[in-house]
Amino acid sequence: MKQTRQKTLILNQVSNRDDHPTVEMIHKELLLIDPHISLATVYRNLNTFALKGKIKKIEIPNAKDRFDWNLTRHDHAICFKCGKVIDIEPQTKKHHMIEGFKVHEVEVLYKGVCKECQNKGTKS
Amino acid sequence: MKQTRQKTLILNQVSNRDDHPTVEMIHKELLLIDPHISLATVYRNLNTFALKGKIKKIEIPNAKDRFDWNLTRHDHAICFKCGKVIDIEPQTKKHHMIEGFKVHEVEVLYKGVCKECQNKGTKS
DNA sequence: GTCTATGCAAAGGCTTTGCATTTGA
DNA sequence: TCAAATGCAAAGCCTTTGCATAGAC
Repeated sequence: MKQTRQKTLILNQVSNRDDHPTVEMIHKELLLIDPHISLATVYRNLNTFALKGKIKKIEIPNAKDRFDWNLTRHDHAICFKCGKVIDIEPQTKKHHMIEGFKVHEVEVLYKGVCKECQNKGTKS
Repeated sequence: MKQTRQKTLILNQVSNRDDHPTVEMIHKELLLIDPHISLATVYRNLNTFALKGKIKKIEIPNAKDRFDWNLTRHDHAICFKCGKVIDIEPQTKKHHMIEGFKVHEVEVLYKGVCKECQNKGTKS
């Protein structure tokens, strides 16, 4: 991976904010520094950083992807009204109210490989 | 809500399968019965049914929406390889292996209203 | 006879991609 | 030098929407 001005700017931007920014938010901010930085470059680099494990991509249904520099295991809460994403410590009990956040619904999604695909993998 | 042939077909289709079908899967199946049924109609009605609480819409990041007739509280697991979605009983311990499914990652998302938006709501 | 639902095609929102050009090692 | 990264615009993917027509009550 080649070091570029853009990569540095993008990684700095994510690392310096705690609000789980979207690609758009980062791009908008960087335009103030570098008026020619492309949205595609921001997308490409954030995805690359996430792949390499430098940052984490938070994928939320029906919402823009968010990015997080905090790699420790934690959950997230999203506000219906303003779309804000906040961190939730994993040990938190699943109460109706967490740190002032009123929980309407908790969604748990397990990602992995099903029985059939594991078997396929072994055979081939 | 007006009763139509299409609505009946769509609701039947969801109710009769356990594989959490996508809109596309349902539409494809219904085309065999009614070659003119429109994808937009399937989208519109599934969304309406979900809104009315007849079925549940399962929104998965970066994947097509799924629909589920099972309204009891339960979680889901999605396979990286084949995209299959299976039910996970909520009381299941978060082990690496659930019912033969190899879990790589568990994602927990709390949906609700943040502290600030609750306050806004009270004032206005 | 209304007034909602449907079908079709077009548009919308977010993200990725193709390609010519620039840039870092 | 020369592969890799960038910028721009176009395309892709899933879902929704506008509008004229058909169909339910």
